[in-house]
Amino acid sequence: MKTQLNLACSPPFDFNKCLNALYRSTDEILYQVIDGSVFRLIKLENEYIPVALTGRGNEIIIETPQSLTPHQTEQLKQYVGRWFDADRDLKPFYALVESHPKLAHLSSQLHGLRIMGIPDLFEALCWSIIGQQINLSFAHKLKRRLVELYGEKLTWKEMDLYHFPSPEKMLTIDEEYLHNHQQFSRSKLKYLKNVAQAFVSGNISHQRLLTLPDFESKQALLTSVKGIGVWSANYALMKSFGAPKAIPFGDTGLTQALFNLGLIDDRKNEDAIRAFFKTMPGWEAYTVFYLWNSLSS
DNA sequence: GTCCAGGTCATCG
DNA sequence: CGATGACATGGA
Repeated sequence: MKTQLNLACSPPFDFNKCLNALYRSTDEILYQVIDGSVFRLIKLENEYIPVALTGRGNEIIIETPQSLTPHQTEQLKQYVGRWFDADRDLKPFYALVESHPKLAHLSSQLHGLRIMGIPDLFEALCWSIIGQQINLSFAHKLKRRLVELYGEKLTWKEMDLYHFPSPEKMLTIDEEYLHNHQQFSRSKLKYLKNVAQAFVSGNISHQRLLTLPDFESKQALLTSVKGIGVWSANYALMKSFGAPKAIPFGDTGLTQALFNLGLIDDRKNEDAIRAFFKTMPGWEAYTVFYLWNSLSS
């Protein structure tokens, strides 16, 4: 039994620009972008379900090959909504960007693009660790190997779809093998297990972060894990919660973009970056995401 | 060969 | 405290 759902996005919304932002690497393993659609495996009530998304106007069409319980349907809509940041009204953001001479081009270049999130907090944190200090193409290769070895796999329409490993599974990874044969550094492996342990113990969870009162306490909880620094914590908060204040300080791509646009004079001066973001209140994360994507498109 | 990538931690002085 | 080195590897 097939299921089809429609999810409305707050306009302006451009599904193809979102797909373009998703299509970062041929080594991406957690979803596949093919002919205007994106396919991925989504966990709903402990069941791994293949899902296809396509765009139609301001809506995302969600399809799965099987029928869903009402609760699964709700979970699926929430997942896709958070993945595409569907509820955010971008009009105030564009008004702000267009009033800024050095940023105005972002509005026309990327109109309708939304922050492509990572709804699963554990996955977001692990991805931030994998991406630390190496180039993105290498990071994608490492993630692919980890997921192929330890993730969940399901074949649909002759596509191999994978889901990121659970925290429990991550605790079982073979560090010697991944270090000796899959090019992982020992520190990354240790950090991945630290995060997994924090989730298994319940010290960190999506739900727990939601109960914390402010951005600073969420950041403090995440950085209490060895391996999660300010950059990783803010990256994950941005990708998993859409937190506007989550600026990934120290990010080379971000400082590069700000420097290139003449918005800061000194790449190492974090105060200058803070001063710039004071001019984008409430839209810090969107500004970062747009700057990243403006580099590669 | 050198430098640096969507950094972080341990170990100094 | 701030500075420095290690970490893994590939591409410019």
